[in-house]
Amino acid sequence: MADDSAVGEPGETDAASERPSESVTIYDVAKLAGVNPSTVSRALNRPGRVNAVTERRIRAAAESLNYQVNPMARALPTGRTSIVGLVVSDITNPVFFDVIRGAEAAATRAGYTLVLTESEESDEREYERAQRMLRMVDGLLLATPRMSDEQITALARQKPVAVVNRLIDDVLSVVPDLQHGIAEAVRHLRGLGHSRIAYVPGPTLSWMARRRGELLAQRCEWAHIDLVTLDPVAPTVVGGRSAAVAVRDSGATAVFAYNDLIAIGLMQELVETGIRIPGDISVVGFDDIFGADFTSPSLTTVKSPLREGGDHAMSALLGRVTGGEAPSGGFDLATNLVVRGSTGPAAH
Amino acid sequence: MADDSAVGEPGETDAASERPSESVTIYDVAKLAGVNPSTVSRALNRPGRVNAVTERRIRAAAESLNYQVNPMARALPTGRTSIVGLVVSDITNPVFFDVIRGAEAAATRAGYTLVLTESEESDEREYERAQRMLRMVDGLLLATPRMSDEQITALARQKPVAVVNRLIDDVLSVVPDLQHGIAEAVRHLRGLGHSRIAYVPGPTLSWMARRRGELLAQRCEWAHIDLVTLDPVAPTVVGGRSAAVAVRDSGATAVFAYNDLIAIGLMQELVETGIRIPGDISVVGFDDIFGADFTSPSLTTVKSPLREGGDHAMSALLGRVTGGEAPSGGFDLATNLVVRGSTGPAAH
DNA sequence: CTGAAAGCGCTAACAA
DNA sequence: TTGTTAGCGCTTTCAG
Repeated sequence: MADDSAVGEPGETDAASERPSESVTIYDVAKLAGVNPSTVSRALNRPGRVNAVTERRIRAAAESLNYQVNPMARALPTGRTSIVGLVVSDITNPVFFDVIRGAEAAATRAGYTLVLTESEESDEREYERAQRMLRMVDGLLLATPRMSDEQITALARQKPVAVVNRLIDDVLSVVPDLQHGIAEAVRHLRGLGHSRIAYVPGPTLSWMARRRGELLAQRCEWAHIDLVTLDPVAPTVVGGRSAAVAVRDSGATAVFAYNDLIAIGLMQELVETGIRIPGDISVVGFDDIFGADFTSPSLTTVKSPLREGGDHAMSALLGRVTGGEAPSGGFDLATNLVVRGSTGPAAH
Repeated sequence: MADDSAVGEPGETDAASERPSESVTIYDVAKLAGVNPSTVSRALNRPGRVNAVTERRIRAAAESLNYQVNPMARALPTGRTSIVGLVVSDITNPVFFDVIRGAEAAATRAGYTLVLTESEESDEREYERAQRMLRMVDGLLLATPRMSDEQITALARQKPVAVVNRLIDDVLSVVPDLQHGIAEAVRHLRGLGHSRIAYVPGPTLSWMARRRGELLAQRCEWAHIDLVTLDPVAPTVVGGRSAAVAVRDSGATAVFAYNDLIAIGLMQELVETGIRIPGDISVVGFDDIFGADFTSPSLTTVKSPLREGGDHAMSALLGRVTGGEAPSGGFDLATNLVVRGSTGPAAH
């Protein structure tokens, strides 16, 4: 009690070393049930292709022995592992939380096990780890990958591959439809009287960053709004803070940030500089990450259904893995504006 | 461009169906290098146990063929898969993200692949999924498990198992040392003049929740502080909101919440009711989750080094898996108080 | 130092 | 319907 120490040391009766249930195999089950191992395999995998009573006998035997298949042994002859891989570029980034959740849910639902790896924002590492993973999975899901299109296509030649948040030719890609959310956001700001808006872009090599910038520019032009694109910053809270002066000096009454992290950093810095939000400047983010409503004022943002994205992408991938049938397109991945406290009438 | 649709349908030249690199095996490498497959295996696994020049030849052959081991085939004879499992009780809870990060990092560092599953807060599902996973992993890490001690011990009898955030006899357990952080927090509040403090507990069946409550009670008694324990709530933002009235009516000038989520919800509700933080009531959380500094005022909290916890637990587990040597205890998992804006001098 | 051969647990023809 | 028989790709004795 006094020493709430960090590591509880197992005692003498170390459980991990006895390991009694030395994995029971179909041979054990077969012997107990008085049949051939192959019959056990059949009975357990293809119910119906075996006599009902022997099947029952086999199941009982398996039950009593607490038999569980060895996935590795099964994978060898079949070539299928029931494992799917998920590669995220930066596990630190909260947008991936939702993707992971969705993907995990879809995988488990389909009886698949999820293996996870991260590339720490390095395209080389990403390719290498994806390639390594490929050996043991039936399919691979890439979330906002940093790799080149060529690398991804190379992977897709070996095993079924799907991608979330990026569009790649000839590869199953699930991307949110940004149009709707952006249109809503621009309309929202125009309705509040904003006619000059700044944009803080994210990393220029990111497909999503470019896409958001383009669509935003298009939409603003369409709405006769003056869009001032500032210098790109890192897609983080500190990146956002670093953009504060540029935003202030831009003469804009509202600002779009590439993502919520930037938006939050921006708000923090702006507020600390004595600028009122939304009184002086309105702020809009992208993603609607966990915590976007913790800020004060809470953040108005273009929400991407990341969880659904991960779920749908995984489902589509597994559909292709198992059935081979083309996934049914047209998922409901529309973005929409979540209006909170960080936007208000244009100053002046 | 007009239709930024959700699913990009691969074209006719469907990459996934050709799959040309029909997995090269050690036989291919052996043939190319003019040696026996077993020699290839030796050369690649135990450098030095083979003639230097043949080894080079073999490596060259493997390289040119782009050979990669088949982890499943290797797992069969060896019984070792180079996969470790991680079970989290609720992937929705942000505290787990740090654990996942740390565990993933440690696993990759050790050349292991991480498989992830979640139990959605159900102890049955948790045990069942852990058991399923057990077949394919070399070790299992349980993060804040919901299972019974008996179930966990049962798992630990089959394969090496480690646990984070819970202490279980005879099982490798990594828990933060709460003493320090709690002592700091209580001292901090007493220094600010608080003599009556409320506590909003989390789920009573959670080991960690009970532990925090106990330690807090102890420490407050020691410091001659009046601790009012309120009714437990769900460990979520809405749970926190629901505790606001009880907190207000408790007559306390400061409140501890079981975790940050509760603390954040509490603050939101309190502020909306016109109570000033920390002017009227100071708030302290536990964990220091992502976003704890987004609130305003930002949250003072007892930080648990979750990421390190995941990392260390995984390292210890893998140490046991590979070396079998007992992990070196005494990790630096001390908690500490992070003072932010939600605490201030006692009112009145 | 290297080759030969057996086998890990399971599946999938092919027979019976 | 069930048993027989080959492997899947790799490791690992055991000889040579």
